[in-house]
Amino acid sequence: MSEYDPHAIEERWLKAWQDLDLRRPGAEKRYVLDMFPYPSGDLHMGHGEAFSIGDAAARYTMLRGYDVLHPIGWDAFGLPAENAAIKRGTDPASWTYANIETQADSFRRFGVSFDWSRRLNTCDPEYYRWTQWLFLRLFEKGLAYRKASPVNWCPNDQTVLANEQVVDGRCERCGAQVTKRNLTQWYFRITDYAQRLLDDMESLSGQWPDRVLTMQRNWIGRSEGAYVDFDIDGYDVPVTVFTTRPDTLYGATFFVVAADAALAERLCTSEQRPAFEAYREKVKGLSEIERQSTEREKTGVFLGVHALNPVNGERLPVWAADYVLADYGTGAIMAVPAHDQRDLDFARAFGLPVRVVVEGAADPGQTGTATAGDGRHVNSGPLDGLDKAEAIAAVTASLEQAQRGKGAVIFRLRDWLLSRQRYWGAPIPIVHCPSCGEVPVPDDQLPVLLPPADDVDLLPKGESPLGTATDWVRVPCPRCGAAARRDTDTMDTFVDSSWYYLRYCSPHYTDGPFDPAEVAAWMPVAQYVGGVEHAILHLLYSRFFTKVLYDLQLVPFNEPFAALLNQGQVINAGKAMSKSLGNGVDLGAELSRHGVDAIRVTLLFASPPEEDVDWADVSPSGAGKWLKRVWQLAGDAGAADEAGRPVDQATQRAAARLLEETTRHMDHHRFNVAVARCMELTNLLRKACDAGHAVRTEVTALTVMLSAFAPYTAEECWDRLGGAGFVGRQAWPAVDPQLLVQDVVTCVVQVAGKVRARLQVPPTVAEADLQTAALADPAVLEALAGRSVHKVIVRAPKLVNIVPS
RNA sequence: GCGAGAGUGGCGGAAUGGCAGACGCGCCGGCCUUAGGAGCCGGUGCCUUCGGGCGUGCGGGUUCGAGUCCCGCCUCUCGCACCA
Repeated sequence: MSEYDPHAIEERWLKAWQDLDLRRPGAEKRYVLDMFPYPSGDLHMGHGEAFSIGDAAARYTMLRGYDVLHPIGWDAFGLPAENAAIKRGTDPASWTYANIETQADSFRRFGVSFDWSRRLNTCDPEYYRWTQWLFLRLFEKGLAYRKASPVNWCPNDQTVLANEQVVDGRCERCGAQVTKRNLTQWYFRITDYAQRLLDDMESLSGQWPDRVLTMQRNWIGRSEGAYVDFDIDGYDVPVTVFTTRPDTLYGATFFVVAADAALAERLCTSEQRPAFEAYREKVKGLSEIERQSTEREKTGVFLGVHALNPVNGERLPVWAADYVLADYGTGAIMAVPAHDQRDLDFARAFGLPVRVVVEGAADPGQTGTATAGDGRHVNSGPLDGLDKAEAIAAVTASLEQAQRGKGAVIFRLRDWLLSRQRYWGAPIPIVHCPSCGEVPVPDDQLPVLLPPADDVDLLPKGESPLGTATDWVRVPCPRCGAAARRDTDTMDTFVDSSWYYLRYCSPHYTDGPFDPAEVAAWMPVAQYVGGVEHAILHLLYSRFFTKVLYDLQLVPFNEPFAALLNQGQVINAGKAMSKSLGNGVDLGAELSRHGVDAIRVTLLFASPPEEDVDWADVSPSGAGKWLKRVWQLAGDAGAADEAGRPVDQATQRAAARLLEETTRHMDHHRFNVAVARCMELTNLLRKACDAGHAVRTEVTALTVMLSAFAPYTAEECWDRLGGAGFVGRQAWPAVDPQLLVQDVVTCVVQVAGKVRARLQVPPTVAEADLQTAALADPAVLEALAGRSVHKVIVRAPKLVNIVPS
């Protein structure tokens, strides 16, 4: 080959790599995982970015000598397949599997170092059999249960949504405004794990991006405070509220219950009923988006009853309002307007009294600003004079003693609603029997296969399409044999993806979801790579699943992903690529134009991996130019006359330094800087080669490093250098520490912080000698201009700073 | 509003408290060429009286020394947002 032709190189090595195994059995194991793709069409630019990064990490780890697990599979159940099938009148399965093949071919072309023997698809029966099996383990533990509750409903997709799938009041997937419906649905009891999910983040700190940990922390939303029981005038049963500020109990001047809670309905007097019902209807008519608007005026209605403050017996009017949420805390609050802004807004809107019980700078009743901070308590009986912490402790103790309340911790996290009224998912393996109730399908009858799409009316109608497969639904009860019905819902795809990383460890295992020995050997994932969009969905669910499996003694670890890297997005001219904007860049077309390696290098070199890459700012041809230069260099270095050439120490040293720096940057995922160092090395070696020096050793090292970013070109270079075997099986270059020891270093001499001279000195130079030499330097004397020396800072051998008086 | 992160040349971005701007793009000049949207070489923060001066969002501080650490602002991005 006389010209660098990336496409010819790709064709050559793609074939040659067909049976290449990059595993290193016997070596220390490391699991490098990319978030698996959803098969909606071909790979796009975002995949290019994610997998360039993931593959650089995986290949680097292999070259460092580890036995690396780097698998690929598909998150293959889900709505898009079903919607596409409805639109085209085809089967979701055929659409899905066709896309998977397309993506698999593209991944191969992209040169990703996957272990193809471990491919899995979550829609394969041999996979979802175990998804169902795991569901049943949770069911047995009481961690999967059914309840009726107001749920998020997407009117467009005609299915329920988990809290995590509602973003700004809209369906995360289709953007339709979410409404509420009262439905009986399946839940996982993730709330039981709230504290552990929070606590175990300690071990992830520093290994996961801070913002992901923060998002999870916020989502779990731990609040410490107390439950307080309020008797209601004329009722026997007290109403409990949750408050984070029990110390302000003496400042309570009214009481609010959520307008849409059953409690409001129950407490309302008959005189107030017409007003209440009118208000409730008005609230129901609001969309989630309107309801969540911060700038809304406070609204509400008096219910006609009074609550009795347990600490002083005061009668507090009970109101219904929509600023109190039915599904948080107890759905009722004590209102302390002086020290809570929302309560104050409400009090001012309805002329309710404001009583200060914590001293502050100004009177909230006058200023309209509640004082929420710490301070000395007043008007608070036994709490007078105490600060916030003391008052909380005191009042909680006395409430507990009087059996009127107790210290408590509550969470914002809700249980995970997992059932979906759609076809293309794993059927919930439960049979509903008129006499036995919810009966699990016995393990040996798994999987509960989906009925063929032909037997099902896929059109969404608010009930699961599986219900229309009448023969499939009718089944004898596994327990008593009576006529019973299968559960017709399917599981949310996030259930499938909550354990796929475990399945990769033993994808063909038939005695369970995974081989415990294999999982123990590989897990936890050493490096997980994926988008930040999964910060609270997939990542929280997977952490929950892992903890459940730990409790079931199925895995010996508590956290699935030891380290996480969130890659940035690929945008175009400052905007996300989208069909509606028409600014999409086609990955396949770019690969055809510039070659796979040039695109991979472009994406890696453009910015640090967690930053976005703006395609308008990058230069694939620049990356291509560099690859061509390396290719040329490898050809020259591999030529026969190398043997007779002299070795240049300066080149060797400079190369060693660049090698060492590249390694350091790879260790910290600074792929952009690692590539830059390799470019420097290329320039250096080009010059040395042109000067007639031997460079084969250094070019070989460069080639091995290059294979982490640009595997095709590196393989071709390896060949041109006469290397045996494949470059991917070589060892990352080791640096001779001797070469890093310099015999002369440049010492910078500053006068008043400005560089005035440079001295060439031995690295072991004594401080005193260095100071003498610096003070004698003509340029230094000139800069001093006769001023005397006040102070000299010596940092041998790199720097001298002379401070004139 | 609360929380997290970020502000460095024309651009993407480098820089264990110690030479700011590595590397690349772009641009300028040169070589080569019938030609150049190829290749190679050199230059490229700003100002300059060519001595040098000024420069990392703004204002202070710590330090012999600050892009880096501390305090206060400003701007942007992301997340959360009536969560009691």
